[in-house]
Amino acid sequence: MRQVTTHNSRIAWRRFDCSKSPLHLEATLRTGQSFRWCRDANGVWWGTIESVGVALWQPDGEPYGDLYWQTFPEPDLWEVVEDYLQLRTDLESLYCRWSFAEPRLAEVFRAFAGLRVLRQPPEECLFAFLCATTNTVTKIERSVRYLAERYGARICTGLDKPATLFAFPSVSALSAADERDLRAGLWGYRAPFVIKTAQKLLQKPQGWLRALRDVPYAEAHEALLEFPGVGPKVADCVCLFALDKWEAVPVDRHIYRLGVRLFLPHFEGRSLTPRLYKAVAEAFRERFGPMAGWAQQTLFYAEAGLYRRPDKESSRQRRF
DNA sequence: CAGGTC
DNA sequence: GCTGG
Repeated sequence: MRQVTTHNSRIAWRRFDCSKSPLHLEATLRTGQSFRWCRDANGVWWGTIESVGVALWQPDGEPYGDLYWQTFPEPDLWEVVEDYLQLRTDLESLYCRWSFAEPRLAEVFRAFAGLRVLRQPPEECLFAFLCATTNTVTKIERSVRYLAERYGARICTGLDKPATLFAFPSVSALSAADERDLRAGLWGYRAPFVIKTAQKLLQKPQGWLRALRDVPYAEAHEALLEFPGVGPKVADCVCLFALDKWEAVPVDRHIYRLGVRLFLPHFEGRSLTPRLYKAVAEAFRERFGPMAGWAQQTLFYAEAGLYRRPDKESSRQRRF
């Protein structure tokens, strides 16, 4: 654990070696699973995990290189970082299994090695994906950021750079939010979903949502469907990104297109109905096993083309 | 046209 | 069918 100094801020960096199990930080934080991470001019990623502020930095973005990290205001909360990034999950054995099951995709898994599914705070994840329906990643990011800065508590970093970060708002703060205010904050028709879901969540016992981590996938998925604005797709996102349901496969239009093309060609051309949603998700689980959701996340990144800079050309050419 | 839901 | 790139 040596000290490293960046240009315009002094951070007492801690170091973690990713040579044995990779972490592709940019792909992980920019895959459309978490929406509030920002990269500054020095290449440092800033975000929050519950009430903890976090700085992450990967020199040259090398997935098998070193990860530098620190927490704020309380320093050295490694377990918070490790848990969130799921750094104990052995990806190499997964890539081996997936590539054996689906050789056509081996190259893709290798190309984005180190892309991890996060283990997010369940409440932030649920509310973020309430806003993800028929929306763009860029706009979701702005919307969730708006929620945090408007209704969330400040986290003091003690630095001049990001002097403060914002914790995601409490459920009670969201339940009392003004609908017109939310509509203006880019949430549009989703605004009442946020307020009603927050109010419904307040009726539950303390820690109810998080406790879904300890029940089977089907049960957790079913429980989430009772909230307004939550359908099968959003429920799968929360299951996968926050509730440890790694067999959950969110099927959006990108995953649907890829799944039909590769696994269910006889469905080519048909629209995404609940029945075909289930069929594609099952096809993923049959091939990739109990961690099918992780395979899905890499393929989503590739299929949705999130990795290429927002350049106008480079038409959608499929290499797989 | 965008990581769907009511 | 809410909104913006």
